[in-house]
Amino acid sequence: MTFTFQSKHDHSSCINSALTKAEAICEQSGQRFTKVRRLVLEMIWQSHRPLGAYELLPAIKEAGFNSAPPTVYRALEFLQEQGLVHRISSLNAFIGCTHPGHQCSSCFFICDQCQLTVELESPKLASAIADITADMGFVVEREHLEIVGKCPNCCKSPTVNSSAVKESGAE
Amino acid sequence: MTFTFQSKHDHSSCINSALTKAEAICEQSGQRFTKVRRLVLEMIWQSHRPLGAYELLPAIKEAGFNSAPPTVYRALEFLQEQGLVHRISSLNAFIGCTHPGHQCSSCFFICDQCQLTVELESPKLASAIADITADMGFVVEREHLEIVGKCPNCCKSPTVNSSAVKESGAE
DNA sequence: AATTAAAAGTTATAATATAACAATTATTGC
DNA sequence: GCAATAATTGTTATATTATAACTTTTAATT
Repeated sequence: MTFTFQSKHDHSSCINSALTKAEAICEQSGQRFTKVRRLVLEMIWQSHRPLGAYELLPAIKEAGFNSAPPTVYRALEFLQEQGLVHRISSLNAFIGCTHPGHQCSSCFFICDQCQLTVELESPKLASAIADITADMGFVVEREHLEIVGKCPNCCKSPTVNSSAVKESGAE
Repeated sequence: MTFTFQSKHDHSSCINSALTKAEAICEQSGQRFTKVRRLVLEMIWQSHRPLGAYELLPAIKEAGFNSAPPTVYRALEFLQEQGLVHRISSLNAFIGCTHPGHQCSSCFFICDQCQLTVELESPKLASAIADITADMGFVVEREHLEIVGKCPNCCKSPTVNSSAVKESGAE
């Protein structure tokens, strides 16, 4: 298992690693990893909860860019196309992809108390989906599984835990 | 398997059966299955693709109800609480639940060509999720799997097939 | 350096959803 | 049945999320 809900880790190294990977991926695909794109990806990675597009605008403004919605939506669209971020559709919000370039089905664990959201690649899920779709005549292009509940930390403390929220880094 | 992508079936009996079940479910839970709620559920069932809230408004107006957004959102919220409709979050749209009252995990097959959307209960999915979450310390409250691709009919005809769209019944 | 393509700036607006309060309708206890 | 209460619906206004369309700037190509 590649993942745990461990709260202690060097997150700045996560961010750096994500940015370095992103650079490589963009170079490979012949796309430009511009400053706004980098900034948006960095902000998204700074948060452990999915960030809404409009939450990203203030920091974009501070960084000296135009902070109208199209700026952030373009960056987000680009990052999604490159497989660098995912949209969590039930939240209208975005989170960094933890394994860009991989193909395996993944699912998102979303804590409805602190919004901590974690992506987990799962061969089991992949094979379950393969099983379900077998002989159905439906050609799968993509899939998206959101699992909502309480993260380990919030299970312990039923009062509101806002750690993930505070780490949003978006203002 | 309870489901196929069979295109020929008596859909009016599907709708009637869904409405009858809904009545029973509401009675059981001591909730009122009012005319607007019934109308919204009926319209949703008339379509084989998920309908957006604003698509439902014209018919609500025709039926003589106030057609401001809160009317339809309230009905949709109620129907979701009763487990009678699902929100397809990637589409901001709603579709009837094919097995209200059941507990089993289900997934949604969404054709990105004709929007035909089908819900399938899947014990395999349920057990895959149970597997994935085991020993993780995450307490699952609900989950939502959307599988996007091409339905059997659209696989055959790569040109746009709008059958599901036409059956929307929403204007 | 000129040309072209890509990205970002800018303005406006579309699409989706909810807040807040008033009026109405249904239910409950008498 | 009738008053009191609760639930639902009506109504107005607005919040939130997202995109269209066109211009300007920046980067890549010849």
